[in-house]
Amino acid sequence: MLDIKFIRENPELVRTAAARKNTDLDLDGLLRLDKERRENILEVEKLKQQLNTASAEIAKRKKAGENAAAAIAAMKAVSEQIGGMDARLREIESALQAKLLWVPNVPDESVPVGDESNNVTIRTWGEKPAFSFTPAPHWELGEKLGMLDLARGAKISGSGYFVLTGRGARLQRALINFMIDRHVREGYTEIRPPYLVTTQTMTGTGQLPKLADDMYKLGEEDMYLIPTGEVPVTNLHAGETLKAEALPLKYVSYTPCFRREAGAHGKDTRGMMRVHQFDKVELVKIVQPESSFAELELLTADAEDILQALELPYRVRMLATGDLSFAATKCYDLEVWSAGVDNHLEVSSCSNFLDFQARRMNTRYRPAPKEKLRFVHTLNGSGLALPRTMIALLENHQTARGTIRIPEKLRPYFGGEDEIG
RNA sequence: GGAGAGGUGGCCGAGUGGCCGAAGGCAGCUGCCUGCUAAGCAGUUAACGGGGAAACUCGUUCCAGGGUUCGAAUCCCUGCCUCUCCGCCA
Repeated sequence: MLDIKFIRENPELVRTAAARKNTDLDLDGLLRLDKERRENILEVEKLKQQLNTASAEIAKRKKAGENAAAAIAAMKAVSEQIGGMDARLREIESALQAKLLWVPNVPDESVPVGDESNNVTIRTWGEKPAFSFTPAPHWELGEKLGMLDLARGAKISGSGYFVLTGRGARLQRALINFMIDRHVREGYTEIRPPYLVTTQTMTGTGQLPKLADDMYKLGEEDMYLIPTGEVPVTNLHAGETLKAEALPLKYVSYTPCFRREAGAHGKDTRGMMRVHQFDKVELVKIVQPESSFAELELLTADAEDILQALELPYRVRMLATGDLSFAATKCYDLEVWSAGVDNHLEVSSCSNFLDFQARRMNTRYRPAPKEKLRFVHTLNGSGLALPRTMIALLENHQTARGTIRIPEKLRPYFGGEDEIG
């Protein structure tokens, strides 16, 4: 959420930002409500002051045993008037709040303007593997090696679900442990959050109200299945005032993620590339405002470390404004190369949200004693998404014999084995 | 699911209709004092919103939302959460 004062003072900036994010925005309606709100406050507070003064007077007279009937009668009318005006003000405020929740964050100046064709490759790492044969896609490798069962996933849950079996299931477990251990070594605290969260929590990080169609909502309760660990982990500190010396907070969590992927039909649907449920190791940072952009670089590097350790070539892309998510001001995508599907796959999005989420969650800190409270800045990034990491691992590390080579650094997590065959 | 207790400022904790934004204590901050691993004394310390260049000023806030009243932390209703006991349960 943006500060209403900021919007009031920079309407064109906000308008341009929304347009560049391809977001419809009724900015004029919002500003009108803001104006109306302040006018109403001015009016009703005048009356409240009158009422308060009179009430004190009534109390004094009653104590002195004097008659206060006239004043009470007069105040009854004022009180009623205030009641009506307060009701009106509440309506305005909730309408304003509703609109504010739909205003996207402003892209940082360093972000290229345009759609996804304007995304910029910042750097690349590793060499695409060379093969003396045509590399197979993961769905063939996985099925042949008894690691992946797509047919049964579809049977029990429908399209967009898969089953990992045997060494496939074990490999994923190994990867989760591997990732978490590495991040913990970098100073992240491991978190196991709930996977079902409230509407308020979903609103805190910005998934609601805008992305409601992309999420699974429970029928009986007012709860949602998390689309990413970002939601419960960032919201850990919703409504809190943090100590400055506690910052930055760095968390790593493993969670399943649930996505309806509404409107994504027909795109990357083969195998495990785009599914309704997948596992993810997520990094979250809560930091002081001055350091958030530097922390973004560090966070991205921490995610990259996983790909490097797994010997998977990738590129880092800075997203253009049109590709940037609703809440982000700047975002790097990590795209791993995968030989079988002959494509880059997004395995991580590392984003800085500035105080956009903090404002929604109401998470603040006091920079120093006596100083005013400020909103923290929040960041997150995958470290990494499991299915696509597994895809790249299977496809890039496949051998002519049809086996999969386990990268050296992962072997301790896979019983010391160096190959799946 | 059943029974009970409770939710007050950074923390503890008083407060059952009228200068209560809220006693007292702790913690913090500012002085003074003392020269010693600390104590004493005095003062001070909430958030949010409106107006104002500012000084400042006004309003709101005692879990949340309604209600009663001229006036509610205090009374009534609903909800949420926490704790204890019982039941159920991986």
